[in-house]
Amino acid sequence: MSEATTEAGEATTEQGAARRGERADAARNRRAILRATEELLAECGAEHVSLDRVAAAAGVGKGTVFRRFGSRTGLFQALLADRAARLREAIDEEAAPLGTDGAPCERLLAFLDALADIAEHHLSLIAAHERACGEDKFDDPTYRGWHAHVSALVRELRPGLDAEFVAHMLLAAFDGELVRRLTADGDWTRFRRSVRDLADLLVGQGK
Amino acid sequence: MSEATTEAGEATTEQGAARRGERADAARNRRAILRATEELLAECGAEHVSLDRVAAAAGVGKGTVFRRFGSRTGLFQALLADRAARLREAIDEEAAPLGTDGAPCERLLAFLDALADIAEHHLSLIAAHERACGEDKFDDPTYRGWHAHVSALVRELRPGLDAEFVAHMLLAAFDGELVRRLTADGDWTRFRRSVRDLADLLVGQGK
DNA sequence: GAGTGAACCGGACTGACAGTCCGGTTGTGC
DNA sequence: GCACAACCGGACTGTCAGTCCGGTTCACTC
Repeated sequence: MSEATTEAGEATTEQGAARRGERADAARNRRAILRATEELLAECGAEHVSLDRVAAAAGVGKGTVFRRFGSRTGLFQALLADRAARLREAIDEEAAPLGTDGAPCERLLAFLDALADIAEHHLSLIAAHERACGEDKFDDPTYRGWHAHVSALVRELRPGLDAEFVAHMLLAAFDGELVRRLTADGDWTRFRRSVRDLADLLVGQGK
Repeated sequence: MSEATTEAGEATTEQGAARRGERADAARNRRAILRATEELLAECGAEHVSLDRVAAAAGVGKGTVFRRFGSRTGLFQALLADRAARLREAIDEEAAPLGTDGAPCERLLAFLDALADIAEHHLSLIAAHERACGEDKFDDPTYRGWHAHVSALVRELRPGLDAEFVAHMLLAAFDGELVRRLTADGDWTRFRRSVRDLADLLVGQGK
């Protein structure tokens, strides 16, 4: 949406703004690769994006992609981290409803709704990220951050529950392929309501 | 466990017992392939099982594997269907707690516990199946069967909920990689309790 | 128990892809 | 303007899913 969303690699301090000592050509290529990846994800399905194609679309060699991101997994992790950067900042700041000033329940619902936003705009990325990470999905920094956040809120709201497990379940609602099916008809309202109802049942005032 | 569990391909009417017109050598190879797949899954991780290795371990050519099962996906689908056959039968019969004689809530909890049994004994298979199916996971006959069953029970127990969504969430607890992490310490009791608590919150007497 | 044809076998082959490597190039600090 | 470290890119490798077809084996008949 905003320029930070389309201008790959510019949204976060860590990912975007010129890194210490990074050469100009390196920074330029990094941005080109992220942008090309996103475009290919939007055009083709998440699974038809090979690194050869990414490199070609970005106008760089394959070696460059690997030097920048280490692996296919690393590329999608970096891209997801970039797209999730604003959310990351929002939950660390104070401003309600996402930030530390909000009430736990309000924060949780706002966070899940923000995830739905990300899913709505970057569904292919989420799907590609899951596939690329494979068994390491739960080790991905972005996922871990989300899980830690949700766990903490659940723990606060319902001390009796297995907060870590419940947090995984809430995040499971955003499985890329599942979301794609649930919203295949374009009805994101229903999905958002289902997620909110789920959260209500799990940590709401019930009991 | 039982002979039907170790003797791959013998557990179900559809998968095992000599199919109409199937030649003896074909049946023998089918069994050998399923058994070899399971052994490799147990030995190596779910992701180091290539079809070349399966074919070699089964003592057949690669072409045979593909003629039997169509694709990598088909192989793991067939193996999972085979391992889930007893559960499938149990929920279609009458005997409580799984069958139609049981109360809905009792049936649901028993079903989830039975899934935990399968997960405990065939975790690598579940993980391999998920990866192999990829975006088609939700189209897999076994998953669809489980989902239909859970959906129906949820609909009966809590008409107000989005039963299909809730059913997906309950089944999400059995994601292979997630289960592997949650039970990495060998404590399956905790996992089972968490799943039961989850079900209680979602469809229990609350409200 | 020999003959016959259809079903089946298996391994060589293809195409695609992730990841590596190194000779050549470019940017940056002095 | 110079020197060298950092960076570039495309050719190369190894692996894997899936295909293909000449040769073999089974089941059925007489």
